[in-house]
Amino acid sequence: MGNRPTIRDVAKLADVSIASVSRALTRPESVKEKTRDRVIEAARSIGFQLNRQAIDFRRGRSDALIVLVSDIANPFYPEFFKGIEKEARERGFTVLIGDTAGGPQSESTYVGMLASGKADGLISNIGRLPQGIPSPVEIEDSYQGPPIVACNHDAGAKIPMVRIDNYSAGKAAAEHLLQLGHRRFAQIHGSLEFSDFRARLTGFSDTVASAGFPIPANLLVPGGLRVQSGRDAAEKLLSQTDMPTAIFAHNDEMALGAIHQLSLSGLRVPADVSVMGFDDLSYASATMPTITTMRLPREAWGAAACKKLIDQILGTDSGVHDQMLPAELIVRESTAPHS
Amino acid sequence: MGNRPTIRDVAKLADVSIASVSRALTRPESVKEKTRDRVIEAARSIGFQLNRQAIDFRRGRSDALIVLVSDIANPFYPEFFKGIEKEARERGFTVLIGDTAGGPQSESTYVGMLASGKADGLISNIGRLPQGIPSPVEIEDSYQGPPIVACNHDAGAKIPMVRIDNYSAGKAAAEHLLQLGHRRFAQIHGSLEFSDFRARLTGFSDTVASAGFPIPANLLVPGGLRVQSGRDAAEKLLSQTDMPTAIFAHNDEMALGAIHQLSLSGLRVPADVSVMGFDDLSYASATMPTITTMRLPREAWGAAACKKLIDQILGTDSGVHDQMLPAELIVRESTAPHS
DNA sequence: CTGTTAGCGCCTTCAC
DNA sequence: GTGAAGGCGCTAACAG
Repeated sequence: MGNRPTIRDVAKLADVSIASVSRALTRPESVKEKTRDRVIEAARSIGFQLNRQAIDFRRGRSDALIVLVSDIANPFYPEFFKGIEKEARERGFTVLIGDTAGGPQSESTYVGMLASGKADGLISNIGRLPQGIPSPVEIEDSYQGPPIVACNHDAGAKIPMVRIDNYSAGKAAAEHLLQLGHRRFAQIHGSLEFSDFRARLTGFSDTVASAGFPIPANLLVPGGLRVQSGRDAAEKLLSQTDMPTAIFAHNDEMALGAIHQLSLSGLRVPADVSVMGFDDLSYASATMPTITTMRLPREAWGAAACKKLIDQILGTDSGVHDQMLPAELIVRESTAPHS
Repeated sequence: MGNRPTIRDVAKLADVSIASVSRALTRPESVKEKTRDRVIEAARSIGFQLNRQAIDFRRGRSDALIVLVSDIANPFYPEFFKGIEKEARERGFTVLIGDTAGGPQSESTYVGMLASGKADGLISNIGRLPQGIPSPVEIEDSYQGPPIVACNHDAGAKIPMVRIDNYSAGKAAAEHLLQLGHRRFAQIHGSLEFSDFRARLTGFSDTVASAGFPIPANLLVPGGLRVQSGRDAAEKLLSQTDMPTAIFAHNDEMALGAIHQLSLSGLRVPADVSVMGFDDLSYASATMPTITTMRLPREAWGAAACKKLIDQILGTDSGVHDQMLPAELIVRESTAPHS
């Protein structure tokens, strides 16, 4: 009854073979005009549409991509996804959300989709290879499994990467603060399970250390990337005897939280202490004070990763296997010369 | 060669029929233990995995959902998606991103996926039915097409809805400001193409009007939901002769932008003018001043919509066809009594 | 240019 | 409890 019409119904109605229907609908130029018109008219009249599942099944492709992220609730992601979705849509691909906040088993779920054909490739932004993928690092030659592009993995893995140059970004942040005359630094850093935060941390630490101002261990405080962790971290710093004059937070959320907490405690930002963020989220330009930060090309990043992945899938991959995108220093009001 | 093993390979290896392999792998209890073990061992040894594409094709289902949003870059979305993704994953579904910022043709793209079987259902958060869906409003009885759940559509459509009670939310915002003694109001509103902003606008306007303080047309200024539009709108308000003492912005981004612009112009918030936002994004509790806003249960909203959609698909839909979720007034520092 | 035919990988009757 | 066979909707040979 309510069954969808199939190619056979159209063929019958247009009085041609099913092959001609297929041709008329997928490669119109390969068919005589009159046939084509008949087919198209017949298809329209019964509301026929090619069955993508059947097509994909036969092609052995799904034209779908999985994007693995560690926590999609992070306000960092919308623009990253936008870049991916746009590139994907333009090239006829579809984007599946893979949030691994549900634990390692959700990783396997998504990797399983790759292996089982639900998706053709995967963009990983979870800092390492997901559970279930045989580690390509251990492979001598090149990676053989399903197409993967890594966005924030360690160098060395033999899979294509499109990354942010976090080490340089950390360095740039440090240089900015050094230039302002700061000498006592702290970092509120993201989880060091992720290589991007490790690089950010090291880039900053290395730079201030080689300027002669290493950061004592008690001024490196980990945070959970949320506003509240920024507050908590600031609290912790406040209780130290050697309060820093400049704080580098690994994202804007924590920077904002820190600024908030410092203000509540009677310290003025930037007069008493400078605070830097990372990401350049929308609000960083509108808070009071506005937040000095490292801007990430989030949308371009997503688009580049997506492009690389699709190129992999299509076998048209062009060039650089480890692409590095720069972060840009945006100087605003939350940092000031150390008086 | 590198071809994936099929069920036939396993059958041959385990020396059973393909039917038994299928049974052993999908309903283990329907097969003798010894057979099962042989099959499983054989499958493992050659790295066999059932082909989801084939299964889905045969079942005529994809276990995929599309989420249509008007602009995924809106920081409002991450938590909404989180709710959807979680619910979907737990029930074995997959979530496709559908960003319609690419124009109406991208809508048709995604609707086409529904019709062609790439996805089983659709959650629409674009304020109206997407291009390509026959309008169910015009249908006498009930909607017949593919399962859809609407998140911010007008009432009256004969499809299931899980909405925010925007009228009441607008009303609550108005009451809060009236209670503080304000009498001259302005709104920075979202595009009135979307029924949620219309409801928000009307709820607020109706309430202040029936209290005897209608809003003149020049104090209703539209905004594009971004921080910058908040600034622009504030600028516009500043140039009016009858500056309001209280501004209701339809989201936190614009509220923040407005606050920023007002401050730049030498007005103090809330001393000179109160500003309210909407959404309760992460930063609303940490800016200075912190932002009074209407909190939306974004994650629960997504989860509820997703649940309803899956219930539709599975034919197990339970109850309410038009579910309303409340917004909650969060009073913070950006609103104060009118002096 | 068009029609016929043989599968793609799997599940599900239907026999045995 | 198990095997054989048909077919889901489509496309890609291969003939005509």
